[in-house]
Amino acid sequence: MKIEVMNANIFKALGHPTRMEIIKLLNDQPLCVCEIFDKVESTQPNISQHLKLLKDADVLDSKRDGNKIIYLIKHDEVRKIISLSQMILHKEIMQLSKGE
Amino acid sequence: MKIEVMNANIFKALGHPTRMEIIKLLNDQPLCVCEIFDKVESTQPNISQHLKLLKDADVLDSKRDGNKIIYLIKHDEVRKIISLSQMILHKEIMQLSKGE
DNA sequence: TTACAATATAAGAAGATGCTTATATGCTTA
DNA sequence: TAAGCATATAAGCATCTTCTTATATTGTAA
Repeated sequence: MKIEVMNANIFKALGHPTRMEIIKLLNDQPLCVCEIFDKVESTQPNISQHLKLLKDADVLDSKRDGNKIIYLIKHDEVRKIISLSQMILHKEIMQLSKGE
Repeated sequence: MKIEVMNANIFKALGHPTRMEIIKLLNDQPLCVCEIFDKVESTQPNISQHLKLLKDADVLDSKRDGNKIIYLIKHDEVRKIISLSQMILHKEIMQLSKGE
């Protein structure tokens, strides 16, 4: 697979509001699906599908704990990426508020 | 607009092979559309559409120079984000080659 | 081993995205 | 101001995503 495609896949996975919300939850600590489901407003199958997509893109990893599945951020680089995108938003919002 | 949506929008813009290719070209230096068009295998309107999308997502900026339009990376954070995603890929490829 | 709890998968409808072809806009220079 | 180059926009089709509802899987504990 071409490197641009692999690169784009990671960002494609990050590029959805629900998935972004999930990642921000997992930024602090690993959580099982039921805990994510509690905090994110959506259906269980939908969350499960988003989690699978994030895992396939190597953004998240998962491990079993009894009959629960714990999801976690796979690479610390993901945290840095999110934090950088927040910086961009911050800068943009600053510009907007300067009436530009 | 919710912060997750704004965040996701940036990544949505990055999440396409052609757009990734464009960003990597612009990582080194600003280029006009015709130069991008020369290097990326696609049609002129298609490139133009991708550029518009990247600009709307605040990933790129543009300025006019005569009858050419020069595109450039708007925030240096974008460069860092790309480089972090390369690191993730690198780690993943290392793991794969260890036969895991 | 049956029942339940947690999670995953399947299938299909609705909407979003991406590409192509055709056309429009906006500089520049004669 | 007419012609030509560079870029953008429009419209429509094809494809991909996302969500919903229904069902399957897997582990645990009675």
